Amino acid sequence: MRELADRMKYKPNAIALSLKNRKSNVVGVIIPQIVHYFFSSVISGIEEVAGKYGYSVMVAQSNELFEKEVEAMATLADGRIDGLLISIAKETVKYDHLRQLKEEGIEIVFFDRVPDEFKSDSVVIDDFQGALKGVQHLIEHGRRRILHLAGPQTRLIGRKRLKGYLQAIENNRIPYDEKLVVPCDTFDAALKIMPELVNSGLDFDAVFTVNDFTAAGVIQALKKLGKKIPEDIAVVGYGDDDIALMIDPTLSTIRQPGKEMGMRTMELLHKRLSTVEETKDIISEVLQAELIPRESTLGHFKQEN
Amino acid sequence: MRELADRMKYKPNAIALSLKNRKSNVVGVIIPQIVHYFFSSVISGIEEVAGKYGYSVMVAQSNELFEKEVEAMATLADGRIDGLLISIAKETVKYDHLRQLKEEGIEIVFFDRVPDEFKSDSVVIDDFQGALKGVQHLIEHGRRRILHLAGPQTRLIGRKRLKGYLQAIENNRIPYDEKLVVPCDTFDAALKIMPELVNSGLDFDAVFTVNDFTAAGVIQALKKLGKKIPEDIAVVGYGDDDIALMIDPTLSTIRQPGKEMGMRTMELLHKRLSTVEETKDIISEVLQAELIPRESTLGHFKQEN
DNA sequence: CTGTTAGCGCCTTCAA
DNA sequence: TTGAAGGCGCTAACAG
Repeated sequence: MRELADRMKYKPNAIALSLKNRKSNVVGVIIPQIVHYFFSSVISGIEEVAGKYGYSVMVAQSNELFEKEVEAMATLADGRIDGLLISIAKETVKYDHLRQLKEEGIEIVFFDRVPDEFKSDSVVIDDFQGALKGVQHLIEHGRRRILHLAGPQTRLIGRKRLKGYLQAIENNRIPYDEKLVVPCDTFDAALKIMPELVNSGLDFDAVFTVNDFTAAGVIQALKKLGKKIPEDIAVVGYGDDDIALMIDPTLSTIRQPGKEMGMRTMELLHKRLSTVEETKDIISEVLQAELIPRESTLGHFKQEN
Repeated sequence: MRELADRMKYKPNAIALSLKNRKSNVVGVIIPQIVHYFFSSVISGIEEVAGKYGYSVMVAQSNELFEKEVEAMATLADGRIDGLLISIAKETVKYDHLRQLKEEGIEIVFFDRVPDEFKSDSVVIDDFQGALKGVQHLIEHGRRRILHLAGPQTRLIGRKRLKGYLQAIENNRIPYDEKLVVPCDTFDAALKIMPELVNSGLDFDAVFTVNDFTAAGVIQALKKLGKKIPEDIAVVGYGDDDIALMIDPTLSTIRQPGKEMGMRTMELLHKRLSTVEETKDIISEVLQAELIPRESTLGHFKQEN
């Protein structure tokens, strides 16, 4: 009988199985943007662990829009998925859609962007510590007037990194100058704003940015303005995107373990799904961010990364 | 009745529907690496169009390995997916797994990396023309000794780009020097190989690489060797990855419309799935690659991209 | 130990 | 017009 099955290339139909067992072995992933080194590495990690446990991964992007996030969720939640891994959109401030999903018995694990109020398992990176390390590094290299190009303060992530910045200067008894905190979080925005800041006469000897793209823009703009990096102005980015090694000078930055985050997130979900007793305790994992010093703070000769 | 349904928040179960209708409205995507600007933009395009037509997207990565590709396909092909969009792994040279899938009635559309022999709908970028444009551009800027860092010749894509290179020099009556074609297709490999080539006394005044990462490595290595770009050596990459704008000098390159490719690919699949009569004619779309000249060929002052 | 059946949730079909 | 039934493919439970 068994042989016959093999000989006829019998393959059980996953759909029928799903219907019968009330589980699909599919997990949904909703992210703001697929085209982003950090997020694609998270997916990569999710996909790897999912494969290990026999899950398939369904991906949808919200494009940072609340409405698309809700829509994507609705599509996925048609009974197709056993669990949802989600990093919420910049816009999102209401969580009814998630609440409803959980009521339907679908497990949710957040990663990176976690809602302020809605509670569920989550994996985040310690942004406060990461920012603290980055700014501390600049201070240790003699910088005192550190410009922070900050992310949107509507998001925990932007606030945590700003907090880290503030803590670092406070730890070192550097007075806080509000002119040194400027909202700016893209490559293009940095290209535009840096000449304005320099020409306005703002005095600074280092820049700490909320992500690596912004740092790349800062470096390109400053070089065009005749500044030497790091001699005149040192730069620390955030994320350790693949560009960090490719720009000149190579970028000192805070490594965010994106792939590891994806793997841990999927592991958490798997644990939830395979545990019989329902634990009410929510699990929050915090991954450590790591400082990667390179030429943009160390100069061109000292390092050998 | 209708109101009652709405009031009770009735949502049809997608799994049951799939079982009944023998279609899941799910499409599978298999790519070599998610963490890659080009591929993630393809997914992004696929996801966008899929959403428009009500499909969900299941993603798996092959990591360039034949075995993982087969495995991923097997998982997806459990009757879960109506169609498969795939860019085949570098390793893959046998296509039985795809053939079998098609026999099961699952439509396949290839994108970017198309098998040499197995025929199905596909969307590719005109690599030959793209490479031709890139090398022609170098020649027009006075270069005659153009080094080509080539991709693996086991893949159509590597061969096509090499062919474009050869055609361009032939068109311009530049003699072919086999020492000027070297296999090398990653950032790290370029960092390693460029000093060796320069120190070996190889004479060249330009480099055309098979992708942008390699070009980034070339530029970084050449700068360390004291070469001026583009004065001493001009560089053209391939792909218009986001790094192209961030490195110094900014990289002249061939733009590959990744997102558009994803969108076209999904459109093709949708057409197949929604057409009643089965057409035997296979459709091959060819997207045009575009030259984006920047500082690495034009110099630092002329351009204003 | 082998063979049959019921039911997962849905919708289309056919009967009342 | 409304309602019941059948079957998509599967397997757990049960009958033989």
